[in-house]
Amino acid sequence: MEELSARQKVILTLVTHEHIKTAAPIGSRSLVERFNLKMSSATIRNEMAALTEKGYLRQPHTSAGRVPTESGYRFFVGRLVNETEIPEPTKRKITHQFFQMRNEVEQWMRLAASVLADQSKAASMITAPHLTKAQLKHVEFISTSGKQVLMVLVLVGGEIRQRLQSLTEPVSQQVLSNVANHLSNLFYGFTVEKIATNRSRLSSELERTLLSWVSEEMGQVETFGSGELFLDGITNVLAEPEFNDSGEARKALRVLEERTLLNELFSNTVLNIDEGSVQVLIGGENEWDDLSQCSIVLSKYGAPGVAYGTVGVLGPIRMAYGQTISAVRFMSGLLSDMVSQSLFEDQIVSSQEVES
Amino acid sequence: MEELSARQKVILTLVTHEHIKTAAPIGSRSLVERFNLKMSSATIRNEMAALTEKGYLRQPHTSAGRVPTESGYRFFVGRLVNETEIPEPTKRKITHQFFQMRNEVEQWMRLAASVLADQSKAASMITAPHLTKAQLKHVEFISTSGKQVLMVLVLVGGEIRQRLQSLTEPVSQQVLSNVANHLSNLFYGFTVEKIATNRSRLSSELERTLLSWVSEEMGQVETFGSGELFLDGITNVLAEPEFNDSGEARKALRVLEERTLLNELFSNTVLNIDEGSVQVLIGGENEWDDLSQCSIVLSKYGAPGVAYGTVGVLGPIRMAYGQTISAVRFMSGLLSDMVSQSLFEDQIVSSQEVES
DNA sequence: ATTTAGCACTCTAATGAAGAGAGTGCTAAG
DNA sequence: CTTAGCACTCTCTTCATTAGAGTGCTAAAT
Repeated sequence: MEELSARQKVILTLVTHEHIKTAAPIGSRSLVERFNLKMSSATIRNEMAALTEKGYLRQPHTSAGRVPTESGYRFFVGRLVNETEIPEPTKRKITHQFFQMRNEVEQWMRLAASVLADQSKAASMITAPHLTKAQLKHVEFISTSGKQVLMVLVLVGGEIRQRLQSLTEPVSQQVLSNVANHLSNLFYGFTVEKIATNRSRLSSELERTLLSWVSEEMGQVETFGSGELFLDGITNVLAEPEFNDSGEARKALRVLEERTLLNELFSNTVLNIDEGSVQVLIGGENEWDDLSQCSIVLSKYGAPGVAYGTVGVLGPIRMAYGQTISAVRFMSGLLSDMVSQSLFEDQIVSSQEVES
Repeated sequence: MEELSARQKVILTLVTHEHIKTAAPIGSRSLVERFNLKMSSATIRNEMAALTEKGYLRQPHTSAGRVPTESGYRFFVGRLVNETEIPEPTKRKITHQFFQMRNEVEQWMRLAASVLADQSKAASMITAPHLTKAQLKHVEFISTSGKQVLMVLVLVGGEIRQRLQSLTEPVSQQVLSNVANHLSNLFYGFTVEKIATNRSRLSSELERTLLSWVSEEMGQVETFGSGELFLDGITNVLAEPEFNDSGEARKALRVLEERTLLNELFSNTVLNIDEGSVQVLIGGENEWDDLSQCSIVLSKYGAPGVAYGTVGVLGPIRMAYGQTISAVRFMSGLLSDMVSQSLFEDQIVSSQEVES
């Protein structure tokens, strides 16, 4: 893209800002009036023509006002620096709510999705935190009846996974508990790979079978983004005028219903960004035609090197980027804190255990 | 409502049928033409006037065709007997799919929601199976670290509940396991009430504390409909012409986002109906204004006296009731089979256990 | 060399009139 | 009872007109 003069930058920003607010094309005259600019509308007109020429603005039809192109939005978002931050009291209130329901990961997710939808006035999408490298903390086998065995896997970081499976022979609870203890002690803190290289330490066939269940389940955990998905605020999107025609709305919402697509999105893009940073996909920048009328704001949260999740917002291209980005950033940070803290608490408890 | 002549019944049925198909008001002339009736349009007009008088039809405006009222739909649905049944091969295919993923309750739910949305062309809502009277089967306490203890509760019927809680003092895994075994043996098959009356059998303070966790968790299970909710086909609803205006669509979908409302719906209505039977709420018959433009088809599934879940469809009043009702009935039956079978398998295993 | 005023021109959205189409209700005849 | 016929009523579409907003260009002003 070509260079822009300082004044052109201002105008582009104002047009984008105003269009986001009004959803209508912005004309030179109305721009001057609404912002009490000291230039005349003719000057604006000339600059707008230049901006249109350079690809930052476009006209829906000859002799209508101007509307930002994707490049225009991209520029706008690039210049956006922490404007429209969520007010401090609100932040504190939200943080407080979260800390009140410590230990209930599912609750966090629902609350986070709800808050985010509310702050951004768009649809929020959050995946539960997910271990990057699953590490075994504890395993338990419970005979629910006969050959059916429930495996409960506790991973470092607090994630709990369970699975019901059948043995070929009935085995008593006593034996199962012994095996569970043995495996828990032997492989405490191990990743799948480490378990694989050390499996020779096992003697009995039963132990090997049960260990293979453990490995299998831990292997599944590694797939990024397969964590549970929490959505909220879908109706916010329907409220936007660009989705008044329900055809467009359907296309966008179908993507939210197809979890596989979202998982793809998350793994494709989120893996590459740092925690704390926020990625913005504007209109056609994402890979699906159905979402060409939408923008996506994404971030990754979690504790470094251990557990990660995704937090994102989906809305119309004409989205309140300022608010949304800071909401996503805030929520990402908050969830990271929650995850870290829950790890930290584990450690505290462990050290107390040693003391006593 | 007043009596209807045989011919009036036919006409009302035809009008409703046709309106569901075309979404437009139906006039006397077009009705005669489309069905090659041997009466003249004037006759139909007279009958229609009578039906309008009696409250089964109404005119959107003077000199437009007729449209069914809620009473009209209700009559139509009442006369509907197993029309538009799902074809046998399709049924078999779906059943097959289900049996391929035995033991993965969450998968069932997703598949069921997906199939139901597809068959009914509307939004499907399904809750996971849920114990009516929670009965303890097995409990396990796992020390995740220090004072934090993970309780895993296995209930009769296969439902598994877990909860993380803290003790005031650290307790070794050995002791926890002993308590778990003791409680499991002592209260096997007991309901919450039965546990409460027999708690005097416990001697130690620790056992009482842990038992109170069990009771508390089992108590929560009793709340009907608190099971996980699975939705699908939301976009189907948006495709209907009555939701072209996204205002109506928003109102309806907001209800789907507010899980609390749905839970209320489920517990209010579903508790009273038999398994296998299907309940139809037409338009304003449900209790929310936001859903006055919608109809709901509901059923309960599960194994008698043990585990229940809800399966339902939400669509416009002008819904394909025939298809939807049979789809809901089929799915309800299928899920009941799945639940029963999973119980049955338990029993088989138990008896084998005894034999061997 | 910019900036601005002025003006002709363009396109949309709103308004209103006119006519077609579908349907009704009523009356009188079959 | 049923039906043919007819006048009447609404809606929906089409078309023309108009008001409003905005543009682009040229020429004057700074």
